[in-house]
Amino acid sequence: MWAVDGAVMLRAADTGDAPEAISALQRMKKAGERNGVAVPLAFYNMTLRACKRSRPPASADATRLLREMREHGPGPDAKTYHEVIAAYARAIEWKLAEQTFEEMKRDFRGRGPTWHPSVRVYTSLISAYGKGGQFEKASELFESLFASSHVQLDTGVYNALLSAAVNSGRYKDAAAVFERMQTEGVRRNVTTYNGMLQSLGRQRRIRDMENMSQSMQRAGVMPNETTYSVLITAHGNSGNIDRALELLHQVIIAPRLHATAVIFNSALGACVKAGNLEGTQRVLRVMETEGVRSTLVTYNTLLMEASAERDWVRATKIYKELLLSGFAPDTITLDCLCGIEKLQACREERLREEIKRAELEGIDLPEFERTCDVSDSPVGNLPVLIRALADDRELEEVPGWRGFVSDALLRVLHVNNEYAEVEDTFKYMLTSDVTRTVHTYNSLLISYEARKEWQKAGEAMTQMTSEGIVPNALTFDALIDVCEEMGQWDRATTWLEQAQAAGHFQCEDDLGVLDLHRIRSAGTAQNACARIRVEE
DNA sequence: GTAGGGTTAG
Repeated sequence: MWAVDGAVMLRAADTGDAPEAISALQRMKKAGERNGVAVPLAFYNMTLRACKRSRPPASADATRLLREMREHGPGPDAKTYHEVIAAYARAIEWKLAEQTFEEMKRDFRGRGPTWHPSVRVYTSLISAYGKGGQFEKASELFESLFASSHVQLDTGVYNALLSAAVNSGRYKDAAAVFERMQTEGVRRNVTTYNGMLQSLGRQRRIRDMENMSQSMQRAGVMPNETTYSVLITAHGNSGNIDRALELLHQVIIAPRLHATAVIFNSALGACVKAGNLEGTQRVLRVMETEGVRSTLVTYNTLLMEASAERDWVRATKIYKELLLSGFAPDTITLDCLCGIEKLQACREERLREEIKRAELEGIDLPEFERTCDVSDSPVGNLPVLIRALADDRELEEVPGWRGFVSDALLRVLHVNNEYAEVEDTFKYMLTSDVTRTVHTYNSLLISYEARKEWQKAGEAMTQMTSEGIVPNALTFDALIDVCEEMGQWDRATTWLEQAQAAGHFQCEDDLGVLDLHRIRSAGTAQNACARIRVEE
């Protein structure tokens, strides 16, 4: 009776297709009701596995499913909790992961003093802490496991701790974990080495990284897709585009490996950072011949290139293609659309050098100075181009397209200092019932921040919450900054407390040096640190 | 039904 939907669900769980798994579960429940049979727990867990693997992670679906299981059965088991906590880890929801872990212990307390959470659940929680940049918490949990006799520590937990260190920028700690695996006799696998390669790459220790890659293969551990993407990214970030493309070629011809979209995205990133437009086009062509589909990251990377060139026509075209491919823009998309300052500065520096060379050769290039003067309108005619998408018939088939176009327009208008237009566009969204997102409100809030309108910012936050939209770090950042700047200290503190309760803006005290890498602005950072001192 | 790992921004 479950065979057909079970197979659908299994495939959905493997590919991370949460909507597909959820609808299969719904069909199973209906069939179960007709026949008076309850859907087995295993299928609920399989659906949660799909939520965990879904991109972006379907953490809200996981929350709903867990609640449903608690209220109507089947009661969650250890596997259920593992999947839910892992889904939160992938969604960088470490606070939720921590809460759910506590709830699990409470639920299972009735099983007697001999019951202990499995090593896998601990691994997922450590991973959640790591993704949230909470190395102290990850380390504390690991050490308590190390000291206890209930669980046997395996390669997986060590790997989770190692990558927690890397994700929190604690490279010395990462190296210590790597050494400790050796002394404790824990086997190192490809994930272990990938963590170390990433750590060395982020420190720009390219030679050490290449040596580590060699010793990995000497130890009989073969590189996988992740290994290649880490290596390509590191070479791209240190400007060695030739080595990056050579590695891309290697993985394409490797018999046991498949060049994934992530690997192509790493290579594209290398080209974009180097300002190598021909390289980008070449990689895109190879990607197409290899039959690899673009992801949202691909489009975001291409947007970075177009906006660095201030080629707004191309940026608009890429944004449209992104929507036509069925992707919903994320925070990064909107940043990339309006231009990454560092990349724009690099490109202008290259142009300046070109001009210098041209002048030496007696050629005049007067039009460049004009394109560089962006003080009045930083994104030129981009608002006009994005606005034109609202009349684009091709987009009409894309679900939610009006909202996506409006979200882009809001951000672009804000960046172009067209504040009255921001407000008008937002009002239009309300009156025409265009779907709002967290991005809608973030653009509105940062534009209020720019105008120092703290009351309006507060009202926008209230309205956002009443619409059931969950604020993120950028939302709180804008609110806290504007309140602080206008001397609204109590309000700023209240927002900061709310933000921290949601798991944002946590500083860690690391050898007396505060770790502020997740905090966008100096203002927010100061505020967060002031609070920590008070708490101490 | 096998944990853990990767790409884009600030």
